[in-house]
Amino acid sequence: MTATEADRTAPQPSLRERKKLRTREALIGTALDLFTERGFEGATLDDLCNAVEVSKRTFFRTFASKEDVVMAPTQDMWTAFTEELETRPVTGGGTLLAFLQDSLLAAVDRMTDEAWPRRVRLSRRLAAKNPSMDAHGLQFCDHTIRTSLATLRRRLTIEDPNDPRPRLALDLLAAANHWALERWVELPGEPDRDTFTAQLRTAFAAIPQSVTVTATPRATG
Amino acid sequence: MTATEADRTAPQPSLRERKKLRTREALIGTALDLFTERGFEGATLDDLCNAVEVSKRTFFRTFASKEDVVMAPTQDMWTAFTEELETRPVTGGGTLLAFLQDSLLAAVDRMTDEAWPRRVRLSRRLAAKNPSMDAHGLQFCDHTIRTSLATLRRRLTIEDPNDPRPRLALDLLAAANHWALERWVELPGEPDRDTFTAQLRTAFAAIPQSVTVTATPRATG
DNA sequence: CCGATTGTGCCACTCAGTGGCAAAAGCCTA
DNA sequence: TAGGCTTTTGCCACTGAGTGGCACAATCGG
Repeated sequence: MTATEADRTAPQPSLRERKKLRTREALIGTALDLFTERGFEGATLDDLCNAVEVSKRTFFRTFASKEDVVMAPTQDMWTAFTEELETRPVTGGGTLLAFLQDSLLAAVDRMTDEAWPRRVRLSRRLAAKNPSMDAHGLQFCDHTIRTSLATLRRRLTIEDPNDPRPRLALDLLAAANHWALERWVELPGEPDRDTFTAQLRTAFAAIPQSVTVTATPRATG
Repeated sequence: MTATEADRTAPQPSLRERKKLRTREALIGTALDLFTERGFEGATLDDLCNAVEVSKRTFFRTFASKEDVVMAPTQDMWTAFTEELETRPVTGGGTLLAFLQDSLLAAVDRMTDEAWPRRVRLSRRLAAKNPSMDAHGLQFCDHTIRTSLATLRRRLTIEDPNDPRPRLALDLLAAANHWALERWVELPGEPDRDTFTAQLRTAFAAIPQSVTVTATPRATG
């Protein structure tokens, strides 16, 4: 997971591919700045396309919707997570939840782009203020969970296909991630990736207790 | 929770209110039928408005979006849930999760409209096929969780406002609900509300184990 | 350097969603 | 039950997201 990691994934095949990637990056970066400055509703897609000097048609060949550009950073992480789930060796004996947690931490470790932390924070802040963006992010997360569930069913021994436990474990992971992300985004300054994984570990540690905490009424014996 | 319950909530004040409610109901019912028949994208809002004989402007005074009509049945349940959380007496000693589960079961018990089960099932089936609808539903669910968290902080003794456990517990509840809903919708025939609560109880029972299940690789010792 | 392939720009179009204003319907009082 | 007052509705025009089609330009492969 050092700088050499980038080299291994770097061999971009054709010039075409590289150009495509470059406009994609430009669109994400400019979109985050533009929407942060003028608000998600305050800037139109035409504005964005003008800024990047790309036609609207091209935009929609790269992203599915206006929300999609902004959510790209988080979605990249979820995509890395599903890849980890696919490839990670399963050491029997451990809990399912631990396996999922390790996979997520590994996925975060793969977000080596130095712009990633800042982008995620801009993205989450925008989502917090804009329901349609938030909805889009939640939908992608849910979709990832379903894909992951299929992977688990394939790689692990799960007798009953209707067993709720794997699904619940995945949702717990997503919940922990959401909480960690929210805490991390609220931190002052420019917290880095390690600070995020620290938040993640805190959330993971709290999971077992979340089932057993007792409910104590406020100002009563 | 018998038939007399409806009587107590019935005293509809003015004719205005009743008319409003009636168009709302008509919109929901017609929308579900129309979209089920022709697909969510296959029928436009104008089609719906024509069918109900209402102007598009009036539609948007009743619902926030095209997705919103279809999601109304599930959202009614979540709304009832937040009301339960507000009013239910908190008996100390029990777990937080148990309190949440009881509140959700009580909320389902309040869905006395005989059309509710069918509508929920049509609604969920549409959502399963349409990302934007699904996203809208998830967003509403997430919003409910945040509201509920605020309620818990007000009614219960929670020292640390950043304690992840209440949030995780709420997410677990939502996860159990999603699983139960999905199972229930897939059942053949016309399952009733009690069948749904049965699924809910199954999901609730599986929660503690979801943290502890072990991961066993597929075809290996 | 040339043909095949693939990405891009432009144009016109559909449809969701909004703002404003005038007409109508429901409400309230005498 | 007629009157004025308030709320709701309908209509119209408008913005902006997203799509389909086609011609053009850039890239690739030899």
